[in-house]
Amino acid sequence: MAKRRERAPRQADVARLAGVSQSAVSKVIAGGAEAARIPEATRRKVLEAVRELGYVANPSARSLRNKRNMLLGVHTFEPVFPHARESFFFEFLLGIEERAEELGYDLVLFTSTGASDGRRRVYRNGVNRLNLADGSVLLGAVTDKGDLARLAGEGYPFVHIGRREVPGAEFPCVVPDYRGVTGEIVDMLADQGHRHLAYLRATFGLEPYEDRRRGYAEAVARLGLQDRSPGARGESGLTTEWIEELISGPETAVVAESLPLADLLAAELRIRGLRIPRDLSVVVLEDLAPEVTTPWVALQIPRVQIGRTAIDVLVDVLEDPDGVAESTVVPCSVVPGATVAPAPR
Amino acid sequence: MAKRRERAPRQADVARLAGVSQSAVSKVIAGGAEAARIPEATRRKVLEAVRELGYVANPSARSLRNKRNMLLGVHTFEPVFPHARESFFFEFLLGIEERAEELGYDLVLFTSTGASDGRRRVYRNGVNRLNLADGSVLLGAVTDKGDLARLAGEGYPFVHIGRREVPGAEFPCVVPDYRGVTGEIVDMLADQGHRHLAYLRATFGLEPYEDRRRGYAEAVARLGLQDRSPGARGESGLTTEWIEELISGPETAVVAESLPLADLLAAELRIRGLRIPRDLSVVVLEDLAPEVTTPWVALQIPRVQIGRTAIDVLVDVLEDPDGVAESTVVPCSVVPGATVAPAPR
DNA sequence: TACGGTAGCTCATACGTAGTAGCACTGGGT
DNA sequence: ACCCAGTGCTACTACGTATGAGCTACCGTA
Repeated sequence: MAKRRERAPRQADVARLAGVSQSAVSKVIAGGAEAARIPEATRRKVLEAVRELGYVANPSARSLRNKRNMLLGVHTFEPVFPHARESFFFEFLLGIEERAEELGYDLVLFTSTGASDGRRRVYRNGVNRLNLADGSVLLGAVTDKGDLARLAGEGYPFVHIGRREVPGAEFPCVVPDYRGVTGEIVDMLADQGHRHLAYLRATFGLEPYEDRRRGYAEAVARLGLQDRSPGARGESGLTTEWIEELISGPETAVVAESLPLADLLAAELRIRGLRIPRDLSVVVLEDLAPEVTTPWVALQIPRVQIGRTAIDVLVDVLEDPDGVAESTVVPCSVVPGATVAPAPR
Repeated sequence: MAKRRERAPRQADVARLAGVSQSAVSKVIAGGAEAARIPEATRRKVLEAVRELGYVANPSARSLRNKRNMLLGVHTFEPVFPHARESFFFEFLLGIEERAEELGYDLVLFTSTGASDGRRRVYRNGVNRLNLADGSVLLGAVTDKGDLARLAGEGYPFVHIGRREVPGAEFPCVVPDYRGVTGEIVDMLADQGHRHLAYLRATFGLEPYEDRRRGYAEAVARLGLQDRSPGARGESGLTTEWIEELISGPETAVVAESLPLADLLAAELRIRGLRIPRDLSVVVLEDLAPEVTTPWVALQIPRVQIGRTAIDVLVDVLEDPDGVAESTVVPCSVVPGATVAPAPR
């Protein structure tokens, strides 16, 4: 920059040139109802002065005066960009950016909260940087529940992508409709003639799996199907005994909570000379990464849509801070594959 | 959010709780020289109150008062995320995020400047949104030179990724060292025994190509090589006559400015039964997308490093607004490939 | 005792904008 | 002559922060 930044013209300068007061300038510039009360001649004088001086509103002063910055924050508990391509979380940002742009908000990426241990926290030195934005979208696998509780306690407006239950703290989450899509998957299996199902349950107990389990149980009950598998009773993992039981039993379709479980099952079946889907139909209740080559029938999380919805929910919260903090559920779709076939007779 | 967001705490609130004045709080928070004059006991009281209230400085007020927000802007003339994976520009952001995080800055993604025509401009309704950030990194293929000129004219601190020359406006750019790496490439060809080179020149005249041409011409002169090709004389494109000339001439290596030119050349050679690199070595002076499968010897742009450097340069500008606005050159590397072989005897 | 010096604060103000209260003036009605 | 309503503005203030000027107590010195 060759020359130093000279002081930008302000409304007062415009006012002097136009021979009116600063507040008159403010009113003309604001447009709207107030400006209607100002006669055409004055308005023209002011606008002429604005043009002549090249006046631009100072956004800091503006947002100091109003309480809105038109800034939405994005806090990711892990760095976004560095692993963005591979990251599960990346696509959410597509939707977030899209929708924020449509609504005229800018985005603040909270990157400065990184600690030396590589973990990101909302609070650094006890200071909540997020306050800088009108509200924030939070996401990440290793969400710090203490941070969430404190944020909610302070009344800071935020939305979490993915379900998180924090006792004593209420805040809106935007979550994939695992329950609904699991029901659809069971419907589809029933349509194909499957009456006896088995459920493979993951060993870890993250919250979203509860939704799948509920959706599964409901659909099985609703359709009057049979499931006497250990997974449906609440036992996790996959043992040799279960597989033997499965093979000798009436089950024709398996619903697996996670990809590793499905892969394990596939391997065991292969050893025994059984084939998917000829001998057994298998569905995976996960969104599979593109590099997975097995053509599993699986579910697909509408990440972009979730990002967009998160922004909508956040803006709703900003506009009505007293509204209820409910979770918003976004429908998932089923990815067609080659691991499901009509039930053998 | 259960309770309505109470007014964000300000320094006055902290002051009341700590039993001091607002300015004392300001001084403690500012740290530095002023804070040194404040005894440990008071400082502790204040910081305690800050923690208890969860106070965080209001960036608008701060930047109204002085001009540092600890916010750096990123303005992309095209949306980043939507095409991020494929985008040439995406990796720059990795470096930008990394370096901003290291330096304790947050990033503002200026997404809201999108016009209805899909193009992004810095100015919307004549207002420079970027003012919100202390300074900005700009990038994009369709950089609007008018915007750049106006920004520079206003003295707004910014850095452009990629070389842009705007008459009458001086601002720092961070650019790949096309000139240097082109020289290296010619060195490498010379090492392999090539004495007679040809240069394929692209038809469009974007600025970065000038760097390559200069680097090429310098290296050829320095090493005493021969180049009597039309491209070296300034003629663009690739005609049948040139190819005939090339085949019958002494040239053993070709330097192509762009991938399409190299592809075209390869096709023409193939028709004539000639092979790369057996009959002719070929180098491409471009950073190739991952989906390009031909194993061209090409150059590689250190995008992450450029992003990091852009932040460093920007912060330098902020710290010394009167400093000179020079372009910073970041070294490129040569990607090994299978299109160069030692010169035939 | 008077007085300078300094540590440790407080006071007051400016930054640029938006909105509210209110003033000066006009014209019409009674 | 007086009031009232309306028009077209201006005066003033708050928003939250940083900072220079200034105030007060106290200590050391003469």
